[in-house]
Amino acid sequence: MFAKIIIDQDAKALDKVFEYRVPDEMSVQVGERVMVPFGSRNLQGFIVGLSEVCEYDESKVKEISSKIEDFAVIKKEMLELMFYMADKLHLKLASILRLFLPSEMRTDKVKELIVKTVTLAPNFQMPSQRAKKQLEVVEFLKENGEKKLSEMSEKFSYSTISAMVKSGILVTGEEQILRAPAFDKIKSEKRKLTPLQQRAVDTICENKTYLLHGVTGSGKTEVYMNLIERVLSRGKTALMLVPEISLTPQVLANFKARFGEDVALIHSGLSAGERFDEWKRIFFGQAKVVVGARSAIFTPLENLGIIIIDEEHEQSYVSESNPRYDTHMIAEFRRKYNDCTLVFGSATPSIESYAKAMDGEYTLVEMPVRVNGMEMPKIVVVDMLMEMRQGNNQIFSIPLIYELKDIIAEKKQAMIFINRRGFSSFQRCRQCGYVAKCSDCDVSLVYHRFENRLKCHYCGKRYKALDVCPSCGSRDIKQGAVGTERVVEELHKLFPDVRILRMDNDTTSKKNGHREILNEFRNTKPAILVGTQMIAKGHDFEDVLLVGIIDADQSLYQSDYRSIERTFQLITQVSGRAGRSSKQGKVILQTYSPKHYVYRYAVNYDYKGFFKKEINLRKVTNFPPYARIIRVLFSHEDEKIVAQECKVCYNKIKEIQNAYKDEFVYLDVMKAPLNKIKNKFRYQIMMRVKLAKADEIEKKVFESVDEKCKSSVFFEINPNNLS
DNA sequence: AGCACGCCGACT
DNA sequence: GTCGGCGTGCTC
Repeated sequence: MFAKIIIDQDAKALDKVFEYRVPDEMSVQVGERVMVPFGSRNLQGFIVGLSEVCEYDESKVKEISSKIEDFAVIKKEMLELMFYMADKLHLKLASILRLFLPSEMRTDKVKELIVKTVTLAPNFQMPSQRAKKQLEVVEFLKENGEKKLSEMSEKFSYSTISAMVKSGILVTGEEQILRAPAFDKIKSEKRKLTPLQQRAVDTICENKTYLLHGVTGSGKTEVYMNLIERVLSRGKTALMLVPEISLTPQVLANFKARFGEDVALIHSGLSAGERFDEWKRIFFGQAKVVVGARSAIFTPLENLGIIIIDEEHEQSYVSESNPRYDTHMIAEFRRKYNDCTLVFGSATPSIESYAKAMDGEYTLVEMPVRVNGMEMPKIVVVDMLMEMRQGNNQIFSIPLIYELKDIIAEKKQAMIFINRRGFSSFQRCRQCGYVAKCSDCDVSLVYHRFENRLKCHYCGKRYKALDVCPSCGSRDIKQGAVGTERVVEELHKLFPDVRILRMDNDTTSKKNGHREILNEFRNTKPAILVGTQMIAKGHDFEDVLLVGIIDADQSLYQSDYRSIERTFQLITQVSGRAGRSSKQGKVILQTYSPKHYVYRYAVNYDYKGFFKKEINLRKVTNFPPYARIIRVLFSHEDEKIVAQECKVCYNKIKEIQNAYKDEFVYLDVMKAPLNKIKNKFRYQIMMRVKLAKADEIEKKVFESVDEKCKSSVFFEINPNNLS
């Protein structure tokens, strides 16, 4: 018997199937992990096929040395998914397989947690009547059976226990403990569904793909929970994904309260041991509901009844580094494989998904009103140019300051959204124009006042802040665009007595950072919470009556085709934070381009109007979903090598273009917008092709990259950001 | 990826 | 003379 094996090494040259002989006395299955002799080393491999015949030179074929587990860690569905992904996304087989297992499993770093236990020996001799403590132990264990040694020594002295072990009354044993992630314990409050929610639950019942379009506050989570309950009652399992940043303690607590031991949680806050143990509970069928971030789409749940992807439009569902994949596509594969239901939910669906709903590929389900019947907050657009003309050069507009004063007087709360962390986006010398840049990356450095350092947001390198210009010695240093730190500082000046909290990557990096800030905010009134993206999602604070958006244009002018869509989504999401309980909220949106159509639609919460406008634009300009963008990014330390290799590839793609003349809308080669990151130079080829033959062309483009090229190559389809 | 093999510079 | 630099090529 011969086994087809993928070596667990992430290298281009090893990205193929190797053959090994299965020793006669060994029985193996497809999907198992084994150790194999490879060159002069012994490496881990995955069995992906078995055959009676050997297709390779039999004299060179070696034998499998040993098995790692006695069961198949890669189940059949995942194996098929691997081949599907390799074919569609041109990824290395080993790197795909790594997505399917907790990394703890490959490195062997995490040990199973074993604790010592004691129990009464079979046919033990009763201790003498004089040994009072020993008699207590016997009584206790008669009632409780086996107990952890640590628990016993809390109740009884260690010497009593060890004496009893010695005399043979007790025997020690071992028990494996599954580490469980922490969560807040709350009572499950099952709310009665509104007619709208009930209709959604009733509609979503077939084994197809639905798009649930529900405004913020329409109670989508309750719908999800009901759908999951129905699936469980039919003996099936459920997978629910949420964006990492909305995996808040409240969300986790809610699911734990509702589904108890049936839920496994997968998110980046878990320790290695917790993640490993949760994965095992899923693998062996103990957990029937998985709630997690993007990577949880690969969890080995069997007998799936439903997959739910909440906040479907979120960029975080697309992995931006290798191996790059889009969760939508994986979810669609698993839906077909399991013949189950798939739900994409959002208040602001991505243009692509809504277009699919319009075309009938997805079934559209709508929830157009909030659960509590409250109106959406009123959005006021403030023209910052006008403010400047009237002599206000501050970060905050007059209306925003006015509303903030009101909030403070009434002891309510406000959120200020600014999607940039740090103090200012750069420091520049006013005299000579010198800008502080990172030595390893082609970006300007962000000034962080709290640490008084300049930081590179790409590689994390830190530098001394500028007080004099290193180039001309001037002390006239200009600060760039405003970040969260700056906003907090200015607010302090305006409202010295009010508690102002900041929530961004820098204040939440330590464990439970999120929870601490949010809890403090919840319990402080009045208070202002300043934050980036991460305050835009899922937080339910009933006393937040005001939301300020400092720089709404920021996401608008990012020169990629999704920037307008993203701006609309962001405004809608952030606005959804205000007025969640009894009083209508207000949103102050500051912009320098108040006439842009995105604001007109956003102010009226007119998603459909916005969609029509946007999809039309995509159609006439030939952008997705009416065309496909393919980007090939090369990177290498040596600029000459990348430029050269990229050019060679470009010439080959030009030949493809010649063969498919009418299909190419655009093709060019250039330096990447960020020419250097972490000391690696970056060059790219960009093309846009019509949909009809896009698959065919894409395949040819994949093949056009020289196998032996030294640069690392990264393919992106419809990229989210072009840096 | 990582290890062996192989061909050129500076050192006891 | 040799030790060791890392370019190239191979691993079932």
